[in-house]
Formats: sequence, C-alpha cells, structure tokens
Amino acid sequence: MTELEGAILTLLDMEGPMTAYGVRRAFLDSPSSFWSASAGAIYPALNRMEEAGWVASKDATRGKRPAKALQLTASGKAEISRWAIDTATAIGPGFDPFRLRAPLWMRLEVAERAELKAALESRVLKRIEVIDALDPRHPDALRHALERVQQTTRLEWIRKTL
Amino acid sequence: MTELEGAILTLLDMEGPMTAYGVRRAFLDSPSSFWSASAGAIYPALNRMEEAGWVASKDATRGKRPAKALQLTASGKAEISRWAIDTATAIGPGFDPFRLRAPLWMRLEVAERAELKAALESRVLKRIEVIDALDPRHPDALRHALERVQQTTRLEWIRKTL
DNA sequence: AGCGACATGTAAGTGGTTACATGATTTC
DNA sequence: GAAATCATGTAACCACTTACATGTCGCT
Repeated sequence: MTELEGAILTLLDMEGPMTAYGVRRAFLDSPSSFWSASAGAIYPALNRMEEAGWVASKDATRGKRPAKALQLTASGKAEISRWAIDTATAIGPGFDPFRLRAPLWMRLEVAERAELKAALESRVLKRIEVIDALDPRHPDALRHALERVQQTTRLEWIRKTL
Repeated sequence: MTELEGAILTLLDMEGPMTAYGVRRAFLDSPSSFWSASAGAIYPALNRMEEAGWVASKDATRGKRPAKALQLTASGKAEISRWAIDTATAIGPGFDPFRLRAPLWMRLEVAERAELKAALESRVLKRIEVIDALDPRHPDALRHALERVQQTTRLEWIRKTL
C-alpha cells in the first residue's frame, strides 16, 4: 500500500462513504495535504483499491449525473490497520525538505544567512498562525496539531542554530 | 530540480568530486537517507544534471577500469543555491509517515493503543540511540541532529498524547 | 582462483505529475 | 443564461523502484 492509498483509506474510515470527487475535495481543501490531490492520482488509486477489494462502491446517481459512493470494506479495514501500526515505517524519514536543505544553509555567507533566517522564521510563524486559525473540529485537526509541533520545533532550531 | 537531485548536488558540494558510484555509496551508507539510493535513480539523475550543465565530469580511469569524477559547475552551484533558499518548499510538508498514520492511532482500542504506544516509544528511543552513536564529524551530522530533534519531539508527543 | 568492492549502466514496472475532456447540476 | 461546482476519467510524461547485466581491481 502506498502512502497516498493509506491516506485515502484513512479518510474513508473517518468520514464514511463518499464519492471519489469528495475524496479529492477533502485533499484539496486540507491545509496540510501532502500531494497535489490530482484526479490522475485519486481515481486510479481508488480503482486499484476497489479491484483489491479494500473499498466497495454503490451507485449514488442522482438525476442524470452518475456517481459512485465509496466505502471501506472489512478487508480494507484490516489492511489499513496493518498499515497504521507498522511502526518501522511510521517513524521513518519520509522525506523532509527542511532537513534536506539545512546543510547548505550553514554554508551561506553571513548576510545571506541572516536574510534566509529571517525569511524562514517569518514563513514558519505565518504557517503556525494559519494552523492556529483552523477549525479544531476539522477531521484533520490532529494532523494539524502534529504539524504545529513540527513547525514550532523548526522555529526553535532556526532561532537557536541557524 | 527534484529533491533527489538537490541532495546529490549538496553532497557533491560538500564532499567534492567523486564518482557516481561514490555518490551511491554515500547514500547507501548514510543512516538518514530518504531513498533507496538505487543505481536506477542515481545514474539517470547525474546524467540529467550533466546535460543541464550542473555537473561536469572528468575522466578518472585507472588502469582498464573506466571511471568519471563528477563535480559541481558554477551553474550547478547557482541552481542549488536557489533550491536551498526556496523557503516555501523548505518548510513544506514533504511527506511525513508519522503524521499520516496518527489519526488512526487515536481510534485504536485501549489495549491495541497501549501496545502500539510501547512499540513506537521503544522504536523511537532506539533510533535516537543510533543517532547518538553516529560520528559527529560525519558529513551528514547536521541532518542527523535535525532528525534527532524530530524524533525527540515525536517521543514527547507519544508519551503525552498517544 | 575466487570473492568482495569498484564502476556504470539498462529494462520493466509503478505511481505520481500536469493538463485536458466531458457532461450534469446548482447558484447567481 | 453564464459561471461555478459536482462527478469521472484519460493522455502524456516523469522520476522513482527492483532487478539484472557487465566488466575491473585488490586481497587472500
């Protein structure tokens, strides 16, 4: 299972049956989404997972507009449970653009580095403000909270080390 | 420029001229690498970047074994500088497997959740021990330090919230 | 003579990306 | 009646993955 598939199944598990379009909307609207949430990723992923039996679709056509409501199957739930508690992957590096760039920051000239430090600091601060303004009842509230912790940690590092 | 390309150029910038194989070795040996460091990624990436003029190669054949030593060009240095200080991308979400899974952890049954909490905690602790055992003069020492901060933050979150 | 490290790649597959395409429904 | 939204998808492309292929050099 890819990370995108995991994220989609998590959404279906938390938000209940919805259309593929609904899944896409949820990703687009999410202020902490990891992908572009393109149709070219969502629809193939859902079709893959339907073939695998992890999601089932029932017709939800209204009027003349065809629509499929997708929901997790028992097998899908089992799959996602395994995915969720795979601790080795969970604590892995994923990929972190901040960490990737940091070594180069330390080699900037003093002026450039000061400029970058200010830019990074204000950007992180702004991001934290955005997170703080989010509705705590949003289904992704926990992820937002975790991102806030990460950004705060980054902020401290920027101030102390950069 | 992809993140892998950025990481490769960073390595060439810090460690000086080396062969593609050397780049690959560096990624394989790194205890905090983000990719599989497969030849199928490294070699094409380097060829792309040589075509783009970001790296230049000079012959380093010894005996009958052909070898190319790769080094950053001025244009490559300019490119990587731009990449490094692109703050919007730098503080972006990348993709974080921990954050992706967290919402599901909160919905586990008490016993399962306790089990997962213990597993995660010990794994993170072990990882921190591994990081602490690394040579502080390793070229990736800063990245290791940043990962340590992140893992420590995760540990606190696990203990306090999970 | 054989093994492991050095050195460079290719082939097939996968899962993302952007951009395009089509039509129904709702809202102003 | 025009525009935004709902709804589903395809086409071309790209950068990664695993696995395979080839040959050299140094050491025991």
